[in-house]
Amino acid sequence: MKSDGQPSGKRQRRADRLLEVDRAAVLLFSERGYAATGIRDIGGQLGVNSATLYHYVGTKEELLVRVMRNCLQQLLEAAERCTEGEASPRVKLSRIVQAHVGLSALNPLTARVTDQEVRALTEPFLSQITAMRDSYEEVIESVIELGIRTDGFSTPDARTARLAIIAMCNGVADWYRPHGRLTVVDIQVQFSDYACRIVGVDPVSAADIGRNAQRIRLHTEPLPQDERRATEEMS
Amino acid sequence: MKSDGQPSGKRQRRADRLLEVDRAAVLLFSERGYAATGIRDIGGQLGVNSATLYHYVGTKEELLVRVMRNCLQQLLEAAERCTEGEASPRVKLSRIVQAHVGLSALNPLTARVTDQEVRALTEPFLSQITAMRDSYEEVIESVIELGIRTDGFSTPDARTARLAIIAMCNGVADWYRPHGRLTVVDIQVQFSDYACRIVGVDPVSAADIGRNAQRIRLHTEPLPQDERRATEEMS
Amino acid sequence: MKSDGQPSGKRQRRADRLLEVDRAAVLLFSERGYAATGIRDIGGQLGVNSATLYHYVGTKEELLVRVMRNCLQQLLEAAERCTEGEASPRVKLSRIVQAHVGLSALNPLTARVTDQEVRALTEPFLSQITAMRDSYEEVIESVIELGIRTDGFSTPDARTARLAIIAMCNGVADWYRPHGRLTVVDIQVQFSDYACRIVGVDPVSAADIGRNAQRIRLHTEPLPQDERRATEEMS
Amino acid sequence: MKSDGQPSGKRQRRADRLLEVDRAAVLLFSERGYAATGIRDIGGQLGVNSATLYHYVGTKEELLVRVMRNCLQQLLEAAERCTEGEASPRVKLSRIVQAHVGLSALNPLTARVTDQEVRALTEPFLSQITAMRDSYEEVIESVIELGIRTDGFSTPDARTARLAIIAMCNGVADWYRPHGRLTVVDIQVQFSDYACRIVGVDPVSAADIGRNAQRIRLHTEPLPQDERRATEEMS
DNA sequence: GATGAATGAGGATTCATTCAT
DNA sequence: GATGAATGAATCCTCATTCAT
Repeated sequence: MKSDGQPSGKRQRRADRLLEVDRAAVLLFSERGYAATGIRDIGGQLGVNSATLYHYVGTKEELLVRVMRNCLQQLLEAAERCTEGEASPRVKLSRIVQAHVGLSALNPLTARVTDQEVRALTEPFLSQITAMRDSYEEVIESVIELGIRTDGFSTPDARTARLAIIAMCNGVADWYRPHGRLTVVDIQVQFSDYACRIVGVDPVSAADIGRNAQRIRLHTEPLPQDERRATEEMS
Repeated sequence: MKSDGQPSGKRQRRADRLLEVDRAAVLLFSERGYAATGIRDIGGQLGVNSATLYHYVGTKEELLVRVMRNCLQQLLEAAERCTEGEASPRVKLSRIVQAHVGLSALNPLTARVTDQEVRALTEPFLSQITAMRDSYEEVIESVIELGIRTDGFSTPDARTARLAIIAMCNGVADWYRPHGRLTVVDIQVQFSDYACRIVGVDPVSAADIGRNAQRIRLHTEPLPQDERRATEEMS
Repeated sequence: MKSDGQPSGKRQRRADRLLEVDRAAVLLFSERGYAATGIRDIGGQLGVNSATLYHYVGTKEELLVRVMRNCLQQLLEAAERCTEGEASPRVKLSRIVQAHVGLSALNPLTARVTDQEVRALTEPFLSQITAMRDSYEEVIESVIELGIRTDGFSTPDARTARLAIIAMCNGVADWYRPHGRLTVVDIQVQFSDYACRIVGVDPVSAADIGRNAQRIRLHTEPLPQDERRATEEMS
Repeated sequence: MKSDGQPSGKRQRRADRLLEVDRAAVLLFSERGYAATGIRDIGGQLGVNSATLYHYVGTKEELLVRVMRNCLQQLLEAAERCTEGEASPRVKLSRIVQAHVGLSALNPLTARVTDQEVRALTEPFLSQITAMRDSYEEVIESVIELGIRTDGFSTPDARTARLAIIAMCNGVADWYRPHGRLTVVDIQVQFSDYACRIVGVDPVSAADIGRNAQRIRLHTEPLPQDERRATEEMS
């Protein structure tokens, strides 16, 4: 047992540093875009020489891929958790939308990067990430199709419904800011209602959805701007 | 009247050339992103030396700005046309959505660039474009608020409804491709229905909307890929 | 007919510049080695920004390859000219050695780079250059083998004889400097004598060799150091 | 006596480690060239962090210098042993060539590095190494000059003869590989014959040369490739 | 109109080396 | 002894832009 009295143990130094790199990258990628962000900018954000980043991460693209992969992984797993069990399609859809919106609202920068920088990828990463995206979207479309057949969904087209709903959810990352007028839960509820309306069914009551609406916190998400300075000044 | 005897008439003038530049830029900006597109790439696309572009357009940023300004201008004017007169809020909303979706579907590349490259702008352009965006969004929000007060709209929040609807409409540019399963009109109808559902009212019949659903063709939109080669081979 | 009175015509500006780039590269590659020579160094040598070089040449490796290819091409063609006709093997060998030594002495820097920087090449260039080298060496070995069978060559091993002779010839580029004690012809004669002795036959008289001993001037060879300054100062 | 129970005793000390570093460096320097070899590559070859190398050796250049100095030292001493006593110039020359060829064939990688990387040196090392090279070459030239005056050597020029012979000998390192068609002794005999022929005297019988043709093994020479894996797998 | 030449600044990445642990 | 972290300088190459022709 490491019994040194130092409050912040030494063991996780490297892992911590890696996370800081991820967060700095996400912050800048989301603000300026991947292509417009220099590796030097990321170093500068961390107060570190750009060469140092190469101790922690391979190339700039690998940095992006790691961020995206983690985000999509969480999204996928959440969607799968939402569709497990015997709930009705409308409950499943509501849960998925709540999870998606929750992730987008709690991790807006990571979500935006993941959504908008796919075009920056080259093979073989492009295929990997695209496959994950497709899996996720397939889950949603399946739910909608099942709802059409068995749960009274009335939409002329499962595919456009899926596209509309996903676009709407992804959009949250473009405007949600913490400490705003609405809480994350407010938005989760409203958007799951919108989704139900789009497919032509009555919204599901919060009770039916249950506490499946996990609050997914991605470790790649930078601190909100107001907490950032505060934390820095503490150290 | 220019009566020179040169076999290949000199009719193709500055304005035409300028449009070609815009289209080439939009094509590449939409595929790779503004930051990842080189001025040489645009020249290459046109079969022209990159220095030549500077005869038609100022800087790379001005090129982007012109594209965006034109797109937003058209969108704004369309929205204003849609809200003129005494139609009900639900009709107005339907018309706006149809116009927006139509523009996004008929000009997906221009629309995507306009929507996603705002972050590449620097002052004073950023303020100009942002102001136009805000004006447009304000139009929609006003309609929703009016609908809530006078037309039975039932949404807990006019702002999130507006954000959801706009995100949904913008999303069309990310996936619509001509000659697909659905026509532009199909999508216009479906999405205006979705919008009505989001605000909790019954969809409006096509007859009530009228032929306001203009087909806006932006001159900055490159030809769809299949027509591109065909045209090139003709010359 | 271009009848402008300017002594240095304008037509060959670009080609001239390209040659200057080649020469500057050869000069530095031969002094410091390819890997230790920066693209900036080459630009500096020409009094030009390093980016300018990329107007004339692709990558640094292509620059090297062009130099090598030209040198080996000339060497190969010379060897083929030397072996044409019905001359005896010993005359052919003498001619080849004279040509090789002449090329090495007149173009020592280019020859050294061509001989010593093969390891810097990557595919597909490595294969191309290696194939040319092998062709050339094969020509010599064939001559020796023929001499053994028909012309009284007495060497225990054609291959080591070939290797010894080629190493000896290449070595000239390492020490020959113009304006030295010996003329190029002196060295050509001496080394063709050495080659004959190595394969155990009497040297061939100059008359028998004929004026096949061409003076190959490669355009990639920088001016000798003493002429370099003089020329620069003239401009 | 170190009586710790560890199976692999701690005998492998600083000196051994230093030799391993030298060998790894020679291996890579000879393959890629000094400038193209990274200090990290050398560490990697040894399975060791690059920083560790700095415990054993100063800078990268000092590593190169140590290799060269040792090689030239051995060559010089061998040449001096070959010229001691009262033997005739032709015997002395034969012995030197045999020694040189033997060293080049038994230590091709070290020999090549020593021969070809002089240009990478900076002062004061450049002067030191150059002086050693010059001493060695002077020994050979002296023998040739003496041979001309007293032993029937017939060459038009002692200097070019020396240069031809040395180039020929150094060349061995570029092509000799163990387990080939010819043994080291074969090559030693052939090349000493070639050297005699170059200076225009009959080859000396092996008996006259005696067993002076030492087999010099340099400790900086990496194991031949086939033995390398075998040894590694044993550990 | 059009272009090749030119360039300073900057792109991502690797370098040899130092140092605290 | 050994190493991961760190860095300034350097690597090759591309950038948007200007200008003389």
